[in-house]
Amino acid sequence: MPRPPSPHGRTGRPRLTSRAQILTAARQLIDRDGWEKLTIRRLAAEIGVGATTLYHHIRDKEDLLVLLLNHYVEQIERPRLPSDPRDRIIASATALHDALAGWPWAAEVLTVDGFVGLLDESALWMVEAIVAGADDYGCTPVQAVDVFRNIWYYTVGEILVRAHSARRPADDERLTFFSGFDAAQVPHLAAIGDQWPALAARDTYPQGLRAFVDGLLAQATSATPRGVA
Amino acid sequence: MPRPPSPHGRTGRPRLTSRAQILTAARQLIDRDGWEKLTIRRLAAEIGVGATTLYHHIRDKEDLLVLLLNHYVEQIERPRLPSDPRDRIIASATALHDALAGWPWAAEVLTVDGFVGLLDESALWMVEAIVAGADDYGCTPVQAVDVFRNIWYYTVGEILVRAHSARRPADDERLTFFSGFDAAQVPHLAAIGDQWPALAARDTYPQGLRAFVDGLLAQATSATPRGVA
DNA sequence: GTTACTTTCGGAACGTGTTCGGAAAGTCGG
DNA sequence: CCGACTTTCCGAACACGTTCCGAAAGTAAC
Repeated sequence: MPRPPSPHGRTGRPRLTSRAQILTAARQLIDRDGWEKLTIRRLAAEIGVGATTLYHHIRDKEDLLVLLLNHYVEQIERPRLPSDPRDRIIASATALHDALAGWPWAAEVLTVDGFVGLLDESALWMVEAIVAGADDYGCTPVQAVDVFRNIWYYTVGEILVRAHSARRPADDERLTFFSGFDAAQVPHLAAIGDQWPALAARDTYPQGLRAFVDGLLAQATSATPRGVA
Repeated sequence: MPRPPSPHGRTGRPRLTSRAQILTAARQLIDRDGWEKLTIRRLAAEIGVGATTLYHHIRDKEDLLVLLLNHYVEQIERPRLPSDPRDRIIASATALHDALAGWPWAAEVLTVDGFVGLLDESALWMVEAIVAGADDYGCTPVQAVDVFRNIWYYTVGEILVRAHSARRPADDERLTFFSGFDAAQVPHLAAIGDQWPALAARDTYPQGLRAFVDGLLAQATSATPRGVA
């Protein structure tokens, strides 16, 4: 049976390590040696503590990376949101996308963690920017959340795919799709010919985002507004 | 200086292991024990060979997974493509999406590998299905490839995010965005209230895909057709 | 002081992907 | 037959994330 709560102060061995300390040390380590060097053992050594000690303060490395990413996203300067709801969606999505795409190891975190925790406190402003326009477009808040979610899927996919293509160049045998392949196998692609390299390098996110937002808003507006699907 | 090419047959120690053998053994291992049990050492032991031997036939584990995924995607029964170009895009994208989403470790492969190699031979039919409709919509093949690429980004993101959310349930401290959070912090979300669980479980891919396709095609058609941006 | 309890810490160990260096086993030219 | 060369194989080792279990160090009750 558990002992009654202690009257004053904590019991047990005094802690030498705090979660905040771990996070700041991790940020230092990343800034100094690069995020590839961020390893549990190295981080523990940096703090001057055993490696297994860290596991009493974080669940695992994925947890650590998510905490770091949250801190990073919180520091993004929030974009000045235009008055037009459509532009507001585009502005907020672009801000988040550019921040993540510009941070090399953000893709790694997204790869490892996917979605959990990323937006727990840090990027709610993007959701808010989208949901706030629900009235202006005559759709329900629920539909607006779906709009956000779809845009988030697209953004994550774009960042991950592009980051990986850059990190792992195609070798001789196995060609990356966008860096070159046997176009003759696909009849309609023969016309493109040698434009593949230029195609691969192009940044299609802004255009794709606009198209997606337009399509989503048109759908949300037309399909039984105010009705719950 | 290299020796002149051998007149007949290969020189060197005869190989006991082939890439095809590795792949079939890997498939057996996955089918029998689950994909979590697919490890380099275990796979080598299954073949009856040293672990490091595999590295003379595959680049690394990521390479192995991509080869396996390619084989799997090749086996997908290709959807009957409708005559309408828009429906054709949707049908092909849905077929690929459902196949990947239904295979538990496809998400893992996508997570590890992102994009490289996935479509080198296996899913070109999806690209073809999209590019083939370029004429019908009055856009260039290059624009059609962009359409494909954006849809691919969206599909990958959706699969990865959803797969991860399912695999890593939120703990007490850190709530997944779609499983519940303090809606009071976002004024416009207060109206949603307790609908979050239902929101999280909903499958938004089909709707999002249609919206995206419509938006992309509208954009490709309107903006200076036949002109290279 | 002694005992009970609670919390924090960390060394040892496991399984992982991967690299390195050398051994094994063939063919080829003398 | 014999050395040179080439290709394949593999044991040893490394760094990694993570788990187990016991030691350390404090407070609380007696």
